Amino acid sequence: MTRKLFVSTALPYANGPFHIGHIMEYIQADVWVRFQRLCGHEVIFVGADDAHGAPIMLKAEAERITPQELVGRIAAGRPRYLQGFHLGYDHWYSTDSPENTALSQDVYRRLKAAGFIYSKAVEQFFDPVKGMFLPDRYIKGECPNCHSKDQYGDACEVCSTVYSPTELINPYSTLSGVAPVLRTSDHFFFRLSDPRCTAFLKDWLDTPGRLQGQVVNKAREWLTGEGAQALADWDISREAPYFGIPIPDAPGKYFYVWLDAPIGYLAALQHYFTTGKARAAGEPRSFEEFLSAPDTEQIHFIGKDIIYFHTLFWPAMLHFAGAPYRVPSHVYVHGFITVSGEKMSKSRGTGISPLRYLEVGMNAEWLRYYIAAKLNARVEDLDFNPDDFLVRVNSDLIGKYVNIASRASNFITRHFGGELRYAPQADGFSAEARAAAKSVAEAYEGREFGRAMRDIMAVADRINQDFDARQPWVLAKDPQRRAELQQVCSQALAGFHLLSVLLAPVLPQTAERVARQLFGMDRAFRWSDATTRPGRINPYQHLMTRVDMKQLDALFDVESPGAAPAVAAAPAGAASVPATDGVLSIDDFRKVDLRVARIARAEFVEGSDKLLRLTLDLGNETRNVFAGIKAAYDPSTLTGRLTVMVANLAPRKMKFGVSEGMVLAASGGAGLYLLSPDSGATPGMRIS
RNA sequence: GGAAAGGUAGCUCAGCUGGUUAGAGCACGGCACUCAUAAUGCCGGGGUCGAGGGUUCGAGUCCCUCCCUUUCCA
Repeated sequence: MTRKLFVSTALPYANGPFHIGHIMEYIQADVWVRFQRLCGHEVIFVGADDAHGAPIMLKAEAERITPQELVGRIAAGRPRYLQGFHLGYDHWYSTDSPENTALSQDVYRRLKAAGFIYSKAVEQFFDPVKGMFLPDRYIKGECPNCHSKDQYGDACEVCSTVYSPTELINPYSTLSGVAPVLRTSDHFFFRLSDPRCTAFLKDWLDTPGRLQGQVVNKAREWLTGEGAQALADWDISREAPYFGIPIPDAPGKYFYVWLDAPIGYLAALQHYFTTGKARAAGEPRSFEEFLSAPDTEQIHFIGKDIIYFHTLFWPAMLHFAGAPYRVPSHVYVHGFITVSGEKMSKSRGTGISPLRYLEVGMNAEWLRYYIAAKLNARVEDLDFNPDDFLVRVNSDLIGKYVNIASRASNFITRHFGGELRYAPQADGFSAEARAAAKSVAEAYEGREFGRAMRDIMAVADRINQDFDARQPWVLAKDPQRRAELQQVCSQALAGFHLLSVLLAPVLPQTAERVARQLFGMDRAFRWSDATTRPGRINPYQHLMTRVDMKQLDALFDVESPGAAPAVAAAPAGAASVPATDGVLSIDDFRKVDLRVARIARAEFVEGSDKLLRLTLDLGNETRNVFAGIKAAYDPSTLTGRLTVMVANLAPRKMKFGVSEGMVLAASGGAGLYLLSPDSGATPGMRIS
């Protein structure tokens, strides 16, 4: 029976480029999706940018662009990553779209009609200067418990007490710096605590096989909490100004971003249908027909941080909105990725930049394999460890897998013109292949990718062992034993054929090259190819290179003695002056004309692996500056932001053009950071 | 503070409902081989299964306490 699958990954917030955590999730989902497709199942795999909310609105404002421009810029950077890591989405969309607006408002109206929405006055902090209500994260003050200064409005980072912003001592708005005032407004709530709702959710959670056990435990804990821990109704509205979807019949009120974000899954699906892509892919039904069909499976891959939304709000919203909406069939949760045991942090600049991974020339399939090898179906964190990565990829993929083709194919090409022939009694192969394909398929299906990779490598070990035991290099010297030589090598290549099919979900590009180039097929592999034996091969072309330690060094920006420091590529090389050498008079310092500059444009420089070309707006003039910051910044994220430049630096002719100044950045072992002035500064301002 | 998940060889991980001397890959040591874009095979050293109690004929596997790591508390 052909399964009909609608699969999504969590929507990334559109205020920045993907980080390694996003990519890990997409790889997990993509491997699973590819496996399903290999088996002949029909999958619609979607993603989308989560575009709404206060942080994006404020970030856009700070950059003096509209939120739509900001979101558009981020969206423009997405395909590079998606293609680069072989992520086979059918469609990537945005929550800031007409479909999402219509769907969100429709869901809301249905919930309201069913009696699940009510309004209530809520008193909240309001910034009188900015003229807006403040989300908790934009209020800081002294912790009421331990009296640490400058703590956020939701919890103290020092003593980890949880409180509400109104409990802060001497609160202030991080946007304007002024003390916020309390103001009342009407908010809309979704009755999550309604007995109909909790009864439904209990039932939903208890459906066997729907969720991982760990996830059910967690969700049930929330659902059945008592007293202060009891499930509360959900505040789904926000006051203008807010970048979001207007609530019908409620002027000045918008849906909280978490209401319309998951609906973005459906918006992406709908847009896939309305643009005709679904029909082109062989799906004749309408969006509503597909979604509401009883045999459609709706599956969401998410991280453990958003279990709450996806196991409580989301199914409740869908269930009580009614058909064509339907509750998710499964929500598959993964843990986080750490790097060398350290938690990834965007603010501290740790972690791995996926873009940099591609830029230093690392093979996306290495990462796919490494992540697959360490993933299981449980909610557990996994660690990216550079040394482990190197040996794991090199020994498994190159030493074991690719090497089989390399060592066996030459004999076949040289002595037998590419023709494969098997020993008559070697029928054990298909039984063994069937067994391997079955156990690996079960592992893929159950998202036990680590087990799948172990099983596959065990097969590779066995093939190498057999090959060794038969000593084909000895056979090759004896003209009497040519038939035996051919059989031994054919057997090994049949094994390689099997391995390639089994690895195809993880190594789509290599597997396709194996199918077409080596085995001369006119299509990519299908899962059923696992149990067939190839009849001939073309001359072997090398399939994959080893990981080079130098690439990993480059990925982590390790400074090697021969390499110039990252900022040295900035013109004039001023950064190399030792910081503590000598004392500067104030007059000396005044000679440096530092200015606030707005990055009007940022682009890659053809032929340079370090530089970005920046067009800087100084208010009354623009400058062309080459900056050695490509390693740390994606140009698309720079446009519009403010930074600091040396305006009176002598122009310098460089290979790619003349640089008229330099931008300032902090650098060290942990990365490179462009300076920014505090908000309020304008291009051209003198810094002294 | 409340709660959840995890802590098994140097590294990364397997060990299902408790049952023979606790496993794999990589790394390390030795041997073999040379077909392979230096890749393979064989042998070996290495773990008081976070700590301490308990249940049991028997516990890495169940119970209790503690320590450490990560996360959640909307």
